Amino acid sequence: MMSSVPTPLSAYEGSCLETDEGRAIRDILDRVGDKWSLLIIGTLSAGRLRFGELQSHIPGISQRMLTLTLRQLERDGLLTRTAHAEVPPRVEYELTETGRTLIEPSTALAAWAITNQSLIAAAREAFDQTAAARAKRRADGGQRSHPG
Amino acid sequence: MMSSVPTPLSAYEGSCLETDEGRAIRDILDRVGDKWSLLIIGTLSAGRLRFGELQSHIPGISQRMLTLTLRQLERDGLLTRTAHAEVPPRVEYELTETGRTLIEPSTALAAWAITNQSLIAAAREAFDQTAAARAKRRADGGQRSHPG
DNA sequence: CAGAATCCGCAGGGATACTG
DNA sequence: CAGTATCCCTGCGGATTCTG
Repeated sequence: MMSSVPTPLSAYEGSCLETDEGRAIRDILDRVGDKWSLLIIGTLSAGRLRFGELQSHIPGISQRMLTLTLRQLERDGLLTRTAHAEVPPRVEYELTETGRTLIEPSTALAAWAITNQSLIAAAREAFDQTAAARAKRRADGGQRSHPG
Repeated sequence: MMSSVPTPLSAYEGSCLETDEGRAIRDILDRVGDKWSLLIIGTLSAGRLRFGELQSHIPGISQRMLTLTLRQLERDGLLTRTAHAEVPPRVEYELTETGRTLIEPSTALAAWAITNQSLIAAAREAFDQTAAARAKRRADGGQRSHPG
């Protein structure tokens, strides 16, 4: 038997998501866990890239969101923006030291995604099957003895 | 052909976010990168927990979002839901094998968040400082040659 | 206690047009 | 080419209420 609640895993230890550290996790996760940040980090892990190159490597992203997310990441000190005074203009983005430290954990997550995609897809199908079956049974037997 | 662009990191290798694998990453990231999933995974990494216990361990979360996210994770096969036929009702949630494999990568990300929170905070302040300065210079010198 | 259902505000983010 | 500005709409998610 265990005393009511077991202890959380190492990274959450002592925080239980309730202290400053807990809020820090939430804060960073909100930043890094948004729709595009990790994709940009992952793409930039290859090295310096231009704005257009980034856009073409991240299919779904719009000009607007690429710009906004890049600004955000630049503000957080995860990448640098270098505008060359040329015409046509050329702007290059590159991960900073801090940004590069994010490559490992984010890659781990990406690897997990690839590894488990089929497992998850299967689980979803199975869940939807039984969920639909349960719904049908409720609809049939729920409204009292004889449905027909 | 496009030898101008360096190759992405291992997990993205061959995918460039453009193939099925790329979409898989996006897909999983959308699921796992939402506001609460990783927090729930992290909390459940300690072991089986009841609905109420989960809620009290994840401060900001509402009943609604806890339920919704739990359903989502259950559907993805990352956790199991066990409803005990008692009164008052008792429902327990526990990570599955697949769910537990997500602990490591997500913990890594959380650890990164804690490690770099001060660095990021500092970067933000610095960025905002120079951004404000730049804006002021534009406002002052923008309409004429001598700022004063 | 665990949750389903409803209402609703608001921010994320797409499409488009314009600029330097 | 690399943005910026604007419009607009979807859906995330909080607060509240009702059920088993």
